[in-house]
Amino acid sequence: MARPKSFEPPQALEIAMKTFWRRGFHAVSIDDLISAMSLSRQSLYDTFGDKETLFAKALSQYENAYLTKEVDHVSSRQPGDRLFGTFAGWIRADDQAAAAGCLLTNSLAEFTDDRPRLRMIVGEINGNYESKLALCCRAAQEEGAIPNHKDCALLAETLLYIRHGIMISKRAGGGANVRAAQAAFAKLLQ
Amino acid sequence: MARPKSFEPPQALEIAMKTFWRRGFHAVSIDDLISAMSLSRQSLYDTFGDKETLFAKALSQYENAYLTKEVDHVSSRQPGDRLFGTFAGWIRADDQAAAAGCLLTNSLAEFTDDRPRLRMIVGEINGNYESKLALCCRAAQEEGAIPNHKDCALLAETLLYIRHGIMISKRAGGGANVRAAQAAFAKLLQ
DNA sequence: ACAATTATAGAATGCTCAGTCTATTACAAC
DNA sequence: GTTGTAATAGACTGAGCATTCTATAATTGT
Repeated sequence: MARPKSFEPPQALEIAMKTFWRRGFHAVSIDDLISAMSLSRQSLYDTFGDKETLFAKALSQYENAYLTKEVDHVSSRQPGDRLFGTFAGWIRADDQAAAAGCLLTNSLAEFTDDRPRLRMIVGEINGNYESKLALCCRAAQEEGAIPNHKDCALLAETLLYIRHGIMISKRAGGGANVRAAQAAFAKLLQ
Repeated sequence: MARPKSFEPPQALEIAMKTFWRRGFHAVSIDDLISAMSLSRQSLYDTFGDKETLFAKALSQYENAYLTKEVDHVSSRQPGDRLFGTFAGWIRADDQAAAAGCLLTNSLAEFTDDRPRLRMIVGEINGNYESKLALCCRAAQEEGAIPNHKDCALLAETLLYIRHGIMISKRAGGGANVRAAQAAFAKLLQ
């Protein structure tokens, strides 16, 4: 009963997410987004809200499309192998992520007190990811892949440090040194 | 033989550095810097150049005042103890760094291809830091504090991952979990 | 065909940005 | 005090920014 949209919101959001991922919140303008997403200015505001709201949605999309997939399947079967598979995924030189690192890591670095809303959202996503990582470790521990004396919450926090560090290195252009990272995982899980 | 400056360049640069450290390059405007540094617009441009040049100087100041001090004294005496002291420094909840993380880490996350000059400078500083860290490990190894079978270059890269991760966590507000970080260092240096 | 509804293009608004220009001011040497 | 030199305050420029407004276009149900 009205004119249909000339774009598909999920695809447009995906493009917005990748744009923010590559260049960051501050460095991307609304005009940049309009041309990348191929929609009109008004359509962007009507469909996704203002820049902060759009970023929040992009971040949520990133969480669903990337972060959750890294950890949510680990506990189901062969948690030890799957957890190592997750680590391998952190190291792997996927073209996209190799250049852009991780949107979560980047956002943790980017937002300060002057963007309280985004800062809080980003912090929550990071906390959720860490919690899930701890559950993965616990599952691997029950399977016997990680020794019982290990504190899984502590281990998850350490693994998250390494993940953030790897993502920073990828973004900086150097890529991740597979041997360095693998050696670290092997040691930490002893 | 002329009017003297009403500000002291080293102190002004220190303030600029801390401003960029806390808020990032993109989020800080020239007006922000002028009021923080307490000088006139023209004095800023005359003394420090444009925004990119000022940032480059601030980064160099950060390197000299913080990064170099972390690693340069390690090799001289008791390298093992001193290296652990450096790790302790990464974890310590210094008020300033706890809120702002590390300017190097933040900058690695912030600059992309659209700031090629700063990206390159930041990459070089990161590379220098990693090299020095490897030298620290080598010195500790010669002293017997690190086992001989360890590859110091690889170890330095891993330690740098953890450092970046800790700095991201500090900046995000959580601070660094002392036990998690210490456990990681102990394991990795075995 | 017409009415109701929603999407679109693009102009307009008001603000902030980095960087420059101009006129004035404060000092040192003489 | 006069002169030369450099620093300062603050107006100015032109571009870019996020966001809103307006007029037009494309649909669907009747």
